[in-house]
Amino acid sequence: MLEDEYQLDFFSENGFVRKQCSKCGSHFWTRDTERATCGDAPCDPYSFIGNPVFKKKFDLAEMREYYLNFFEERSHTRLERYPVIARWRDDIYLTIASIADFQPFVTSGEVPPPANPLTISQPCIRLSDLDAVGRSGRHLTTFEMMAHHAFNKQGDEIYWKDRTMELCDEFLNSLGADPMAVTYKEEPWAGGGNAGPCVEVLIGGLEVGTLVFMNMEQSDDGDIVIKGENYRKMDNYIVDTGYGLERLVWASKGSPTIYDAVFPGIVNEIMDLAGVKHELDDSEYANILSQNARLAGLMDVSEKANLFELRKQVASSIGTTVEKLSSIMEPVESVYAITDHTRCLTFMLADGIIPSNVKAGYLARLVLRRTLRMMKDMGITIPLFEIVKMHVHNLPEYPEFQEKLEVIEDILYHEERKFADTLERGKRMIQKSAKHYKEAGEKIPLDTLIEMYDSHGIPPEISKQAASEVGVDVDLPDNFYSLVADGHSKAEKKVVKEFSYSGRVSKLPMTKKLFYDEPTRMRFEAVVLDIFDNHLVLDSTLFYPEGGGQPADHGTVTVEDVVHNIIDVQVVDGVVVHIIEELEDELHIRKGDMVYGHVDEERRMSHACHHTATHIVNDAARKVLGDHVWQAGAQKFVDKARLDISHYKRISQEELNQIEILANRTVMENQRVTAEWMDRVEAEKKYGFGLYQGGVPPGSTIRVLKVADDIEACGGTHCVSTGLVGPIKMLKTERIQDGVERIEYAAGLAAVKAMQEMESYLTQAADALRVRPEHLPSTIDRFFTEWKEFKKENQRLKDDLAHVHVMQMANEAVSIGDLRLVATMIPNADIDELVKIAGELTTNKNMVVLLASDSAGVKIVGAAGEDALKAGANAGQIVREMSAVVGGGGGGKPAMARGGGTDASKIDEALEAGRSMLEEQINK
RNA sequence: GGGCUUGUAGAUCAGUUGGGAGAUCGUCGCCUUUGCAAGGCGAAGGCCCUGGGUUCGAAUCCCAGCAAGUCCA
Repeated sequence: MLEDEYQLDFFSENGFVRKQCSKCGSHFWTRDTERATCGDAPCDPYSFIGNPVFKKKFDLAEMREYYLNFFEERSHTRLERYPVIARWRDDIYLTIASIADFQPFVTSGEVPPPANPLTISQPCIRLSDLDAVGRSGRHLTTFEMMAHHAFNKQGDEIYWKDRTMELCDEFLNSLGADPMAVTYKEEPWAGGGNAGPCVEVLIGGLEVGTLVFMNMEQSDDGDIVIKGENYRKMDNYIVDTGYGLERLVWASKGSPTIYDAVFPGIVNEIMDLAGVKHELDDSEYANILSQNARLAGLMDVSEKANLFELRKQVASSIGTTVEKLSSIMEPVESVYAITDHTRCLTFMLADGIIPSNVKAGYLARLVLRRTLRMMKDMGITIPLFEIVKMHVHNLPEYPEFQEKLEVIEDILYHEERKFADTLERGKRMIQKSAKHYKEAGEKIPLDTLIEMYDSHGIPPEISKQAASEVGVDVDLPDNFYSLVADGHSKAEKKVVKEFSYSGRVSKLPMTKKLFYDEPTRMRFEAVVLDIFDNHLVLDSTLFYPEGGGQPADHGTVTVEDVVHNIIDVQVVDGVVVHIIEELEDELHIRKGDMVYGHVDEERRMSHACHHTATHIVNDAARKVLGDHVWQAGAQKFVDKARLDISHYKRISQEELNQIEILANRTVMENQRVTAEWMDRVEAEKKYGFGLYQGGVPPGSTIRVLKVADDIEACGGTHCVSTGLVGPIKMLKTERIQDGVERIEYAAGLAAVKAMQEMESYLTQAADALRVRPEHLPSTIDRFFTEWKEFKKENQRLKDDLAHVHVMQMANEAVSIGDLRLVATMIPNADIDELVKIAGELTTNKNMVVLLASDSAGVKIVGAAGEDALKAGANAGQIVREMSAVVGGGGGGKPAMARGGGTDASKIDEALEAGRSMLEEQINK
């Protein structure tokens, strides 16, 4: 398919031959003319275990430094790592590869790379093979992808395939690898909208690197088909390499598993805590692990069936039973997984991911709860944080982790408690329903288990265990999780709002935005470049188009004394489009006309106040709550603004007060607000990714805005100094997701109005109670207490009253057959009173009571004593009949029923109807 | 972004088709025993999350909101 792409001078000049693998049919390049297989699993098993492929053992820090230094010496610029949470992207949550750092703007050519060529060791997180971690011996959730990248453009090439291969080969040779043992396998690559030829670097059966030559992009009219998608060649072409740091370390040590190579100290500590003997010096034990890893390298062990197959093969190769092997392997695998997962959490939390039930936070919680479950199974009782702390101490190359320890501890403490609560709750729920099914002599149905997991987060294993404690059996199918997934309908509709005039607009020059340079000017002149429907494009404008959470300016444009209202302003590819209230037919605007624009100043200033206030509040929140606070969204209005921030618990009133005070202090310091257009790469270097709190702007230059200590990329309009913001009043906080808090506040005049409004609530409330506002809390408390007391008193009085009525009415009863009937109206009695009277009267077993009252229409209560019921009396039916007479409805049980209606004049008629119905009933 | 679940006494929860607000634990009082644990009897403790709607009548049904839990992308 891409065969020609691999015909490189490098191969021919260095004695490589192209061969086809006798097992998988892939093509590969080797120096070894005898070689028949490609060198990749499963065609070649691991041969490096117990037999390191390099001349020296490396640990993580050593190998990382060796690699980066190697490429630095070969004219690459070393880059600092990017966070594991991909803040600069909105299409992925986690950084999954080194190239992800440079997508989309650098790879597309829109933004120049920070250095070229460059080298980096990028921590990456991939959760796709979660089940295999610990079991396969090679899977990790977190790994560092070491890379060298070169970004080439037509006519400006840094280097391409030959040099890349050369560097790779030289690198491996410098480590002392046997050149004859290295193979380069051809493999087309596609991902993230790009594609290109790719070479896998294999040694000892292990893939240690992938060299991608990205030169295509996805395009419907492209003529190259890869994996079913169409691609076309790009103008720019990129060297995208990835070397697995952990795998290189593993290959250098030849230990049984990658875990023993990467973090042996922590593995051992956790083995001790779990009471697992982990003696790699014991050759028999080491052999089991080695065999396991070797064979696991050949299959996907995340499938249960495959795992069993693996156990079978390993067991037979070392001469033991599957059960015996499983009992040895399972605890070890759990410890490996715990060690790996906690390292993953260390990176996630230190880089600012807040566990949540949505987005990246959910992924953190997923890993966290998985880990806690395994720790519980293994009887490891120390707090999760203790293990994370081990990782932090083990990774001195990441000094930034040290600073985050305190917050991480707090987050983990909260999460552990939360999970414990969930499990506790779940256990009660499952046991309750287990008891129910036990009585019915049934098993707990699958639906219940699915609901337990899907709605309440109780893993089926825990449900099963909890149920068995009550003595109820549970059938747990292997494909449980896919059954859960089936329950989720996959109806997903995405409505992409596309600007319908983008074709027409794209032909126009970018609009000069005057509002940046002259934020206080509101009047301007401009020339009409285009007008269609009610859309107006000018050569320059003072109108701010909607963006960055700031709504569009409103105002007017005047042409030859005719005034038109501007009701919306949007920006499309740098062209500002003004939307006019009237339609084109009625407009007297032509291309080339000179127009006078006037921006609604009050609206603009209010937006500016709220925008600047947002930066101030964001900064204050970070100072009060901690560095983990990150903007998750913001919106400004005329009368208020809101800011969403990541935070792992609710913001308390005291914290909110503190934020308010800090924010207003910043206002009073009256600091200048400055904006500066900066080279994107330079700005990132200087200020870090904190710049992108409000979102990632496109383009190679970005507008860096400084408001006091807050520095962000921002395209909004602002007050020129913090003092002009005026007062900032916090209005409320809201939890919009687990881990995301919304703060609402008003600034400037809007804040004054908000305070006046709140004050009016206070005075109104105080007036109503005839007290001074400061006495409101105690007065309300008193009123509420009294109200409760009166309610109870009222209840008691009704009881007494009912009792009095009962004494009288029992005597008034008339005999109907063997029964006695009381049928009467009690003026003004409410339904509760009637019920009480009726209830008490029917303690006489042969009594039937029919009561009516004229309070709020008509209320009717009927009741029958025990013997009356036996005789056939049915209060429910009688009351239904009676209620119909008074124009309403009613019903209840034979012994007690209620009803009512609207027509009080027919009460006597209803009572008579009830009486005759009773007679009918007992005569049957 | 989508789905599901839940808000009732201090705590944990019941509450059948809409028709007398309940249990257990805890609290308080008395009794028994008095070393404690407990046991017996009794009592207090409810804006049934909030606001609308349907109905003669809503803890229960509908809508909206607030709060919480959870799964998935």
